[in-house]
Amino acid sequence: MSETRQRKTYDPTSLERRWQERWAETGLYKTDEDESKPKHYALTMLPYPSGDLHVGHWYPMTPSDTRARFMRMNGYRVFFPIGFDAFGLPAENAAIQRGIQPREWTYSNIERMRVQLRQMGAMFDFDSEVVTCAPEYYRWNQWFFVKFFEKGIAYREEAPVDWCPKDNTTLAREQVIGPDRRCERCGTPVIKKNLAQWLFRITDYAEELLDYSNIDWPERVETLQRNWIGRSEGAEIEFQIENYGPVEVFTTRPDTLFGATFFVMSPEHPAVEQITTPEQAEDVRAYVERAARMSEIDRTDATREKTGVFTGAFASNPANGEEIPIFIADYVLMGYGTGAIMAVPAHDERDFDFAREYGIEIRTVIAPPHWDGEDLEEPYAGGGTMVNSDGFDGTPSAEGKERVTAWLEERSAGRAAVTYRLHDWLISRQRYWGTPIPMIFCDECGIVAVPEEDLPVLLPEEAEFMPTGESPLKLDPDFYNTECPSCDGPATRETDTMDTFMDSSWYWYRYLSPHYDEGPFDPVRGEKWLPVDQYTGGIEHAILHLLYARFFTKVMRDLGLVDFDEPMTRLRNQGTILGPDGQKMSKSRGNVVNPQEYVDRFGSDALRGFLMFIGPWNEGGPWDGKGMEGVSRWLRRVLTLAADESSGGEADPSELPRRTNRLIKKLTEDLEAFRFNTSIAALMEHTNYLLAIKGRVEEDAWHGALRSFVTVLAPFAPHHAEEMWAESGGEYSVHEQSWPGYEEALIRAEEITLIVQVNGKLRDRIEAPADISEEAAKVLALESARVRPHLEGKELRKSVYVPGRLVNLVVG
RNA sequence: GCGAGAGUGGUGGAAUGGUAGACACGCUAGAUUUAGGAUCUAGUGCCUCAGGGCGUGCGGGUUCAAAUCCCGCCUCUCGCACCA
Repeated sequence: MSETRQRKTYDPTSLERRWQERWAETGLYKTDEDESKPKHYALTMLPYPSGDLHVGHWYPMTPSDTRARFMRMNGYRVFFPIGFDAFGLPAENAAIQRGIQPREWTYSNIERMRVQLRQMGAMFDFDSEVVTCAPEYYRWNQWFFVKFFEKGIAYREEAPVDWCPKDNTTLAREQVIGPDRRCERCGTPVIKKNLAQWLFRITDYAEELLDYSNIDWPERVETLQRNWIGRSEGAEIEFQIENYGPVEVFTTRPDTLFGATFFVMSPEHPAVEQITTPEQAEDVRAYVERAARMSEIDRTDATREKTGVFTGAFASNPANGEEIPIFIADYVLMGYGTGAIMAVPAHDERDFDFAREYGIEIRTVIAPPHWDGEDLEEPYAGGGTMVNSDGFDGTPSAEGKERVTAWLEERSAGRAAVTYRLHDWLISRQRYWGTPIPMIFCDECGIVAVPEEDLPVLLPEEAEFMPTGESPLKLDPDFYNTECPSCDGPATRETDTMDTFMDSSWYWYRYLSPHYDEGPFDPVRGEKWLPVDQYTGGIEHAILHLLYARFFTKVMRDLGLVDFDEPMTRLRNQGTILGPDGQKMSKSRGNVVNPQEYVDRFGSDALRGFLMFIGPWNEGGPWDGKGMEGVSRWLRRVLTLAADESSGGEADPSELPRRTNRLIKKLTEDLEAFRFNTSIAALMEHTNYLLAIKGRVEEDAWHGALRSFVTVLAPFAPHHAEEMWAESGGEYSVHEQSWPGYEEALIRAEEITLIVQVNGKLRDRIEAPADISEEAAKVLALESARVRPHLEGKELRKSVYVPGRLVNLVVG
């Protein structure tokens, strides 16, 4: 009585709690260190401790866990750690609102989230946890910074930087988004500010970062990074300016040099002041001032009419000695190339617009195919044949690029050059809740790094962290005033903190030995586990985090810390899970889905199963919790497989071995390829089949099939599989079983449904032996009563036979 | 504007040249239950004169055979955007 009673009251949460306790007691998920097994480092992006784990965390993490479990069952020793990316603006903003310290807020959130993470029932190795705001972690941020400084990778520079007026801090170029240049965090339009800031020379690695040949990453990420790095090949060309000297331009089209009819400098170009003639000085000054005042939004609006001012000066075109007028115009940006361009209106849309506006000659120098010799009505940016270009006339433009460049090189007026859109990584932040930059300013010695033995430079515990635009740490005299490590004289500390992307650029190394104090990670552990074999996380990190991560590892390699080039061998991205309204989940929209209510009602296996089932994992999509019922019902039905009562159905019990093998094959292939939705579907289908044949299969065969099923269910629904394993007499734990193999021969059916088509249209389905001959199949087809009417009065012209599949009769 | 991805029932999706709609959600009917927002069974692309006909964004093509390959277009999503 109590038996059946218990089954009727399906209570997934207590079932799951029971097994989670058992797993914890028995240390089931302690990392396997058995070096006779091949290693597998499975990494999922670490969460930001915002307070509550939401479905946006479950969506990437639980399928990653399924994959890690699969690898474990396949005989790998698997390392699957987790941690918290704990520094950053949200902690500060939340803390400001509540009047408590960011540390307090962050750590209490971490406490909550640790509990919630355990509810997932994932095989995380919680002993390796890393919290990036802990001194034992950020000490190594500082250590890296000093190493980077010594190597010349980190440098300080006064330059116009992107500044968020709301968050009161500078931002990396990557954190400024959209055409209207808004702050990635708060959406406020950013402004330019002149500040001395620390930067990392990521541009030194631009070329290497374009090489993806040894990693298996999604093409999408590769494309995004390539576009971001923005490599352009072309030439730097010197134009002489009388009474000034040479000024360089960068162009991707040296073949159009003879068509340069004017010259444009960015308003910020250092030469502007000197070259401007007295008559033009007033106009130029007014334009420069206006450009400086203009917001970035207006400045970068591509649809805006071209404006500019003549400087009164002329530049000499090295190709033909022509003196062309020099303008300043805000469509030329100081931040790209050399900040000056040769303008070729016939072959560049922007230059064309400008020339029209200012009545400048538009000279065709590249003849489009079938050109009639007339002036061009609109700019032509494609390839063609060089014309009006002296000795180069008749040269195809592709070849012309090289020939013109070589010719310039001979005359020392230019050279082949490559330009990148990528800028160096701006590290400094004027906020409290981050890693202090370990640098000291001394009047005598200049900029001095904090010696290694003095690290970490501790972030003061009780600080005034209200953002004022100045670094909060500057207001703390105990922190700010210090001694110079080299001359012992009075000195001051750098009061900026590091961009939090610093923290996430190397955290997976720290997981290996989170408490190691002789270096950022224990090299012995590194030897055992690095690099990461499988990384999973959101596509939204394609540019920021994932580019920095690659850069960091390359610098670490050059520092002799690691001996490989890429941090993560394989990367797979999940799509974004949206709110029920199809919008991005956000607290302000109020469409954040809290997994807790679903876990309480359906259990975590149901939630993780549902998240895998709703669609292709790399596509994401809006949340619709209704579908969860289906997954929950399925899991409940799975448990009834172990019950004694038999049920009936129409399915054929003799299919059992074939279908079991087919299931194993399907899941093996799906998991390899990160296709979770079709895996769950196959498991449901198999469950339905097992229920239909239950009680009509011989005991041993049934048990074997059930054990196979439960074994392959384990990575997907770890709690339910464990329960079923125990119920069917398996020895603890199902998660220590090997992933079963399958036999191709057993998957092949003896009977097939032969499809009969007439002119490609389905006309009949006939049961036939799988190895039926073409002749026999054709006879069957021609005899079919459903087929015959479609043949009447027509001549059989041809038949096509696909073995084991179909016959197509072609008539006419 | 440039680059990438996508368009299939009422819904999420499956099928990567060979049975379109697997697996679910929802819906309909029935069974069971004191009750049910539980469970089970059957049905469920559209039209239909019940023979069939039509059907994967639109138009064309290749093929014995196309959701799938090719050409042209439309729509949506994402990224970049005066990058010389």
